[in-house]
Amino acid sequence: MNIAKQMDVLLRGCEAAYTPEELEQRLIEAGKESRPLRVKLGLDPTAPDIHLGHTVVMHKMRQFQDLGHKAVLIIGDYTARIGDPSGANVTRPMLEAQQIEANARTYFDQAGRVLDTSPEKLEIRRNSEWLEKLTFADILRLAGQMTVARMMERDTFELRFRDGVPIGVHEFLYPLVQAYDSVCIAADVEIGGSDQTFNTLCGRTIQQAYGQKPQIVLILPILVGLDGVEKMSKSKGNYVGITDEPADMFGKVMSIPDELMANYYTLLTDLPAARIKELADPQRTHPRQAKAELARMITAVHHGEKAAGEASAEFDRVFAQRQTPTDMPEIPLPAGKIGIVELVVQAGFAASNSEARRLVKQNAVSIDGEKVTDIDAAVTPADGQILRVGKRRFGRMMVR
RNA sequence: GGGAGUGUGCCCGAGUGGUCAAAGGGAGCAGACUGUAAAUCUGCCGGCGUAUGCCUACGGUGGUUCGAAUCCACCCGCUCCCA
Repeated sequence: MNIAKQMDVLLRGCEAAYTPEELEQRLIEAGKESRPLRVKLGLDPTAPDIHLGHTVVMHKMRQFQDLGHKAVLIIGDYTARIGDPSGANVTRPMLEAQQIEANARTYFDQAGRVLDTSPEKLEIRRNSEWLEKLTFADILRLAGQMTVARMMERDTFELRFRDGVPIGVHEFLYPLVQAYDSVCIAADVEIGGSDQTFNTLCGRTIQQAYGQKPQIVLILPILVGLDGVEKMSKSKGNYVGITDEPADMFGKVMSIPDELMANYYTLLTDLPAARIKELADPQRTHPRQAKAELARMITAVHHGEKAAGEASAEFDRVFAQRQTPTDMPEIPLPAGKIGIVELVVQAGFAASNSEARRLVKQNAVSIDGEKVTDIDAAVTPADGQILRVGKRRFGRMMVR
């Protein structure tokens, strides 16, 4: 692929690049020397459950791999003990070594779905490898490369200082140590989310101080969550987990606001920009269809084409054609009559009798497509009948 | 160490002695509409076989009172000012 096209792919979706010119130059050099670029991505092993938001940077990494470059993943096992001050307004707790290890393993299991894991394309390192060996003199030398003034430029430090929130001296070391990682692995490029801007730029400074060419830094935006407003995060509940079942994953993507589609396409797929434009234009593509395609593509990344196709077909069957799903949970029931309210509770579709009554009153409950609206109704379930509550809760009744 | 505030349901927030399961908004759920989008409309939104009833709930504990989210005491948490 020629340089211009590569640049196109690599810069797309980026919030910032330091600097595009350097990247182009580096690609040309690498081409001449026929060596792959070493592309660094630091992973914070404090977050074991990854979601689509985390995959944005990995996806960028994958694009580098597909262009023949080498991904160097760094588990910040040592740095996790410091606690990254990025985006935090308080000192983060230091983690137990064991916990860090466990998280890192989970992380890699999940990351393997997005990245090319063949050995010539992927290198995995732990920064304890080199950080543990540093002597105090080494640390002094490293620390001497940065001034307090520059460190305080950082908004999180600046804010905390102004507000009188304590900043541990060790926290100043975090960006330096991350930068030192870049030196140790001789990074050509580092990828990071926008909260990593300062840390990654530090890498450029420190590499130069250690006689290396500064890495090129690509900053990717934070992915917006399913609600279309807040950033995707587990605690907000607006996320798509990378281990979500295909049907869930597909359905969750279908529920994003239309305006978010182009953004997701850009950050999570490899479709060319022109094609994305076409899909995101309601004049040219029906938004529903565009979104279904997006959902299928994203599901395919994590579960394969086959599962994605099935999820898509299933979705159509249930929500477009209003048929019942092929798979649904079974509801074991004793033989005989049962009150409708009790039935809904037993099926786990309502947390309390009151809620179940409400649902019945509100016309949300049906058995084999027949609405049940009388809260005093008693039914005699037959084996295999389907209980449905609301739009998306289904269950097959199994009479013992 | 001294002083001033503040703490309400999933979240925000009103409520200063009974009429408070507690205004309003958001979130959520259900129905209509539909493309599991947005917008809109309607209803629900602590629990209890349903009750002019009971239980749980307004940071915690105890108290005043016929009656307390509302008053008092102490305690805990958070915020701010002074030192």
